[in-house]
Amino acid sequence: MRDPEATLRQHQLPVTAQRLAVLRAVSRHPHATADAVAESAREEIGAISRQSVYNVLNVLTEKGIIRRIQPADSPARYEDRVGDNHHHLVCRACGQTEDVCCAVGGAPCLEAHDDHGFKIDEAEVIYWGLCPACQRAGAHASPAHPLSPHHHD
Amino acid sequence: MRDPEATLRQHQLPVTAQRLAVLRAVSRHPHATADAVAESAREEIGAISRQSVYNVLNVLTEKGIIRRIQPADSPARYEDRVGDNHHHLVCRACGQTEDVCCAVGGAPCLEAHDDHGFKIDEAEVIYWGLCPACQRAGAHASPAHPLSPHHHD
DNA sequence: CTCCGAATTTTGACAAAGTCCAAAACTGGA
DNA sequence: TCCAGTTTTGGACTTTGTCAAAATTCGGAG
Repeated sequence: MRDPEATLRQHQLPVTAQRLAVLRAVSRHPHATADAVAESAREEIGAISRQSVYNVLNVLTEKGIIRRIQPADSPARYEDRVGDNHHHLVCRACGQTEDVCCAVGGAPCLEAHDDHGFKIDEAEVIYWGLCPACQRAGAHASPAHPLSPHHHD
Repeated sequence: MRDPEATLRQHQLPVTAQRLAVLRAVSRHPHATADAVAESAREEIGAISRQSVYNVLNVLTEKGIIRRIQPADSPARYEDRVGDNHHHLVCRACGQTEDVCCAVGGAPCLEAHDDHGFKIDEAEVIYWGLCPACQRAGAHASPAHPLSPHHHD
């Protein structure tokens, strides 16, 4: 993120130490959880309440300054990168999260065959698997994540 | 589900009233939450503990007899229909959930452009929008779901 | 520079969804 | 029918997040 302070002003948000710290924390640690953001913010400004972290993350999300993702079996994660419709790759074993561009194009799967009359505004894609480290560690694709809807081992 | 009892036996699971009731509840109410399953099961057998509902849902999920889906801002939901790699359509306002076939084909987005070295075993797709009822009710695509990563209004 | 009202932060209680654990009850093979 | 092993139960506990009221801070006006 270029200039956190300017970004806040652009969105009519009063600039506070807490908001700057949280915004920078998200910027420094993409896909961090609220807890991780809190830790990182504390390193920067000494102290910030848990509630404030949530308050800030919520406003920033509402304003579209950051984006919240909520993969199964994980607390919400936040990221800096907004407005480019990218998706995510999540490790079933350790939760490591990576960004991936749209697989097919601009807004790939954004059209379901039968929309059941819904007015669709987003197609969210999450790829599940094992990150390189967990593959080497011999993790199997289940312990951390008991789903695995349709794997054909 | 054809024969719940046989299904349990096929998977070496002792047949109990609780397991049958839970399995049938999921069968009758696709996309039900654990709570809803518990209610439905109680109607059938009078009583079942909360823990048992979770126990049963967990074994059934592990065995692949049912599938668990965990959309953002919703407790986990369970469904009968497994092994066909279908996706979901969720109403941001009321949470109503519908099944949708793979948008592009067999396993559509199952290949990310850059897999970051991950061993991918599933591509999960969730379409977010407003169901017909909530559209008529004038719901806007935000109250229930403060995310909306990349809409261009 | 100081003051004030509105917005933000803090503190602490609370809520939802699940899990952990030990005790009691049950399943199903011998 | 009996027994060992599995399930079920009840209750405490954890995690992630929200609510509400009081204290503090921001930032424009004077």
